[in-house]
Amino acid sequence: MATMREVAARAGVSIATVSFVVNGSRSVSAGVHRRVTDAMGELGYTNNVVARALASKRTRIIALLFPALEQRLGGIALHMFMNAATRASELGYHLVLWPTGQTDDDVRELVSGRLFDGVLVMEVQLRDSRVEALLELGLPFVSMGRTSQNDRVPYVDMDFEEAVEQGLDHLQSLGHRSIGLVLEDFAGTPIVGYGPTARTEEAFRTSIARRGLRSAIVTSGQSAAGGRQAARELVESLPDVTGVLMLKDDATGGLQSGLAESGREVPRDVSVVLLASSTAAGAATEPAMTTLNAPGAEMARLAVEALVARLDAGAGAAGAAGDGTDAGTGADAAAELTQVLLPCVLHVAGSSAPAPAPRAS
Amino acid sequence: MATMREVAARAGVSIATVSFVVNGSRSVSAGVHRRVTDAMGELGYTNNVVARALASKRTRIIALLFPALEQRLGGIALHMFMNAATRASELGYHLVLWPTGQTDDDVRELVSGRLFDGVLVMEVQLRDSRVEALLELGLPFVSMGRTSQNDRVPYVDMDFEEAVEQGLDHLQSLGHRSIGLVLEDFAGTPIVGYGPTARTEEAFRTSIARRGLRSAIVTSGQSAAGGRQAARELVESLPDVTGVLMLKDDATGGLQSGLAESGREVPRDVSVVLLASSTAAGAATEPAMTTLNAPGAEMARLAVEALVARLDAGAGAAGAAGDGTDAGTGADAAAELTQVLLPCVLHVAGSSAPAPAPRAS
DNA sequence: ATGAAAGCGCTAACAG
DNA sequence: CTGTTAGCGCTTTCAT
Repeated sequence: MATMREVAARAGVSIATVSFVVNGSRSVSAGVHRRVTDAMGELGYTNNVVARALASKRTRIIALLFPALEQRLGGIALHMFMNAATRASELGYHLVLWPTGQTDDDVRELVSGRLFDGVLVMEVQLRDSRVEALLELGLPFVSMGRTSQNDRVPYVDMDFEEAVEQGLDHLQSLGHRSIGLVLEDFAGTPIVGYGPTARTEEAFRTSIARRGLRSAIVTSGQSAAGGRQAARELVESLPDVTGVLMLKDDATGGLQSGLAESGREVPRDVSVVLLASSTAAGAATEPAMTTLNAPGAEMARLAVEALVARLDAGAGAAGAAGDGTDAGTGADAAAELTQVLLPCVLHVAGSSAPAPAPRAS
Repeated sequence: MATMREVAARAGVSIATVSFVVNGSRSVSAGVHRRVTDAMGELGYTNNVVARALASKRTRIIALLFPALEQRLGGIALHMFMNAATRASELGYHLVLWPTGQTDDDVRELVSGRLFDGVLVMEVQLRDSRVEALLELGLPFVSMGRTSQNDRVPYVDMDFEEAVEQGLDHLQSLGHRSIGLVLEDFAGTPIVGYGPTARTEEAFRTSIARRGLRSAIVTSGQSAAGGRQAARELVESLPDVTGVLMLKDDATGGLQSGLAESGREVPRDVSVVLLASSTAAGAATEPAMTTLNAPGAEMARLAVEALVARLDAGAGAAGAAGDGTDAGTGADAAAELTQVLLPCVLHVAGSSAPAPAPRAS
């Protein structure tokens, strides 16, 4: 592993010059540039990331915080992981997967190693101590999902209100006037205020009232068994139900068979739309279900972009967490705060692939 | 952010002493130890990971290589990500998610930054250029899954032969004598020799012959539609089929309805066992299916442990990739080669949670 | 048991 | 446009 010093010697230039051509940080005459490049090639030189990080105080590593609880994470989390890693890689960054509990200790521990230039948080709750800690510590971060208090928090999230509108529009356009909402049942879990559920429920109530439709809201437990139970409850509380919006896509098989118990066939008698799901999940049942696809991949990519933009911008200015007085108050107030809500994409069962999600700004 | 120098000053000792107490690398008298600890507490000192990495030539960062192709990755990949990250974190390491194409360029690029002490590879193919490159580069790594040529490759994989035995045992114990195998259809993908499929198919053929059973093998495309088509083909080529082993768990709904088309109900007329799947996937259909749960989480944890063990062992000895003569030949031949096959755990539909997987050694 | 000092490989002023 | 030089914060012999 050749060092810069060796390259410099071989090219007959100073080590600084080599650094400049490696980083493009300053212009170098064609001849010298050529000699340096050649020397690097002959020696098989590659930049030592660690040394660079130490000297420049930027590691080009970002962390993705995920809840170590794990059980609730599904296919869209996987997409987020992969897309965040891929986008980061494209932008010249590394993505570290960092498990967090519900305490903010993990966050403090994480920041203290000074290994990360910035952080991405996922599965944020309406009240999230990780976000609070990050804010307090002044470490640059972007939230995927959002708390209920988002004045100064950069976030990328799904637009649940819009998704509910789309779902109800679709159902109403099919002629349905009596619509059920199936939410996840958090009984027995430590989860209190889960943003997606809370926002969806509120949007649903509001929109149903505005539209003058009949409705019922039920919750569903895990898997098919949970879905069947939910179907029973739904049919009981709203006997003339013909449309369903469902926010839990691992219970679809059960929903179908639960509805079938009372003679209701999907989609003949009841239309179902899976909220914040995926075409694949919709296609898992027979017949396939219509879905509003969660923009998980886009969220991840956008979040990485927003974070990296902020980091690369801050490169010229003062480094973030100053050890003192006014970290995070006025200094970076000028930096624009990314706050994006991404829409779901409707995929009607049986039709071909959905159009790509538009990029919000 | 206090530095070691500041701590040393405050404790009235040398910087070296501070380093010793921080790393426990040498014994320090109780009094001094105390003073240093206090100083660290008062200053809120935390070790700078980057500086440590530069000086010690060990970053304590490992990379997890995953195929950027992404589409085929499912729930078990998610478990691998999370568990690898969690175990790494427990062992004091960081886990970077690194997307790779099918070329080995990515691997060479990755090694050259000297950011990683070691590497984990997942979704390895029977012939995998990433593994070859890693071997050649001499970077410590552990493979999750295995190529067809594994003399010197440390790996952790699922025991497909054993899984097929378990599945057939189960089916046979239920009285079935005519059994179908459903594999993934790779037509239209660049995948040639996919280990899981190839190993399962071979084990199936062998075992079926030994047991003297009737059988048929079909492939299934994506989702419910693919599963239904597979069911049709299966029924056609093996009309008296009463048992099915299935290696593709996103097509289960379709398999059921496909079988139903010809009047065969699951589980009344046909028993289905999902291979290398999960209880959750089995519970997605109504009624639930029996599964042989893939040990994805255990694989990830074991792989991390094996890799870290190797790294921590090599700490005393010579650093891996020497720049010269005999890197990787005799030097570390003494280090034991981890090669583990983990069994699936049978979860019979309707029963309670499966027993935890035993740890192979 | 503790300290002094020489780097690890690179970046980024500051000179020239 | 190019070179000099002083660190970045820590680990690690080698003395003491």
